Amino acid sequence: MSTKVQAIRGTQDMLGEAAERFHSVVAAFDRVRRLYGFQRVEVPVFEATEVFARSIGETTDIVSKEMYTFPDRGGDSLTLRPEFTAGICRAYISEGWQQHAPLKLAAHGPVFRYERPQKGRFRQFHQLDAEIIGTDSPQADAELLIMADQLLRELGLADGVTLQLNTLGDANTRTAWRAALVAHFEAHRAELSEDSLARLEKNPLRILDSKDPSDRPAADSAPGIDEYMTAEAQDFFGAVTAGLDAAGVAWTRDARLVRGLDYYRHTAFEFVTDRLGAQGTVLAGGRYDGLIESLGGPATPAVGWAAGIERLGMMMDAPSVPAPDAVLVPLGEAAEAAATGLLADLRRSGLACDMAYRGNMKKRMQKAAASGARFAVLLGDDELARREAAVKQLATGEQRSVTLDGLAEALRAQ
RNA sequence: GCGACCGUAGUUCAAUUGGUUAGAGCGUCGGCUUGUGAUGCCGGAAGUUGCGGGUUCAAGUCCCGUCGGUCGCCCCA
Repeated sequence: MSTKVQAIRGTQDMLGEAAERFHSVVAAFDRVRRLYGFQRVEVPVFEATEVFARSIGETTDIVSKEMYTFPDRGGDSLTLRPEFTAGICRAYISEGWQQHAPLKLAAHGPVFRYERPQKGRFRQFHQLDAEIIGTDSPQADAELLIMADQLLRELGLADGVTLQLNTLGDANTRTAWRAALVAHFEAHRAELSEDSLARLEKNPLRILDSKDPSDRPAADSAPGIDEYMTAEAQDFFGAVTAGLDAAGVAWTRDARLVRGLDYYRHTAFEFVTDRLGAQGTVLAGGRYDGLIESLGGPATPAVGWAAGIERLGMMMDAPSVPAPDAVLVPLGEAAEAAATGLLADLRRSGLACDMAYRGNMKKRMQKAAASGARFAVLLGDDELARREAAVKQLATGEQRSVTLDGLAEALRAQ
């Protein structure tokens, strides 16, 4: 037992229903992303460590303690991606994608974070990702949010999830507000929790959405961003919400919503649920106008979001496990030999077919029924001699004889 | 990184206050003379009770450690 290999902590192996859930989320994303004109991109699973350190922020938890970072054989520091945005921005810069801007991009795949696993939280998990790079129009923010809303609807999650929306203002707004917050919290040091004292050094905005009751008085009395908002930033936010209203996407303003990553500006949002225990966020993102420039690229406005595939999958109703159209039940040596070719023909014609080739007739019929197939095709030596097969509809028990030439057509029939 | 609970066949679970060869359902394998399924019948295999150490005449049951799982804190998708 102890010498048996085991999966790495926080990784998952998916089979059956779990795998179906996962892939139906990805399939829905792929459908919706096409409707909105987002093109697929693939980017590496690992990057130079600085790509993430510089964009996500050195002081964030992700960079300071959650990244899988290692030296490669040449001594370079590499990191398994903890999110998509930084890598896509790096690709935008190093591949010269600027020539195609504005770009609407969609990606999905594994991301890695060294965290303590719990419900809805894994060390290797999977994200859907959507980005619009190269436009400062609030229409882009709205479009991304409307697409997210449609995705959630298609997954049947619309009524379990609500959109919390906020603005962090432009760079000037954020800087001024941040300074005011630090001053405010410095004055209330004595009331703050230990966690929040640490946040005061690293990321004072996060104190605002602290769940610790002892932080609430100081957090609730903190200056709001609206007092520091420039007119431009206010107009921008107004245009985003107008777009959402026009599309009939429900949202609620959460003035305390702050995203953990340093690169956010203007729009910040989270689609949250109370159905996933401690992990309430199912899809989240915002605008990150300064990021590409900070990675050494041209000043480029951009917005995006990411969603947790596992979290979405956990919330969905159980997907149906795909069943074959028919299961062949050959009986007799000649029939078994013929069934192999017949099966290939049926599959080539686009029918999902399988064969029950073990046990007696009864066992084979049980297999056929257990597979969920609509039809069982009984093929005995005597039928084979007549170039016929018995097609049994498993739901009704109705059975009729068809010629082998007409078999595919019969199985395709309703 | 912190805390709580948990860890028995492939799987879901049993096993009186620590007390003989650790049981069952499902699955799996074989058989019921290879012609009819969604609860047919019979039989078999499969566990050094996560791992290591300790207490005891005796440990699946108690203690310590370790690994893993679950949930919460934190963080985030």
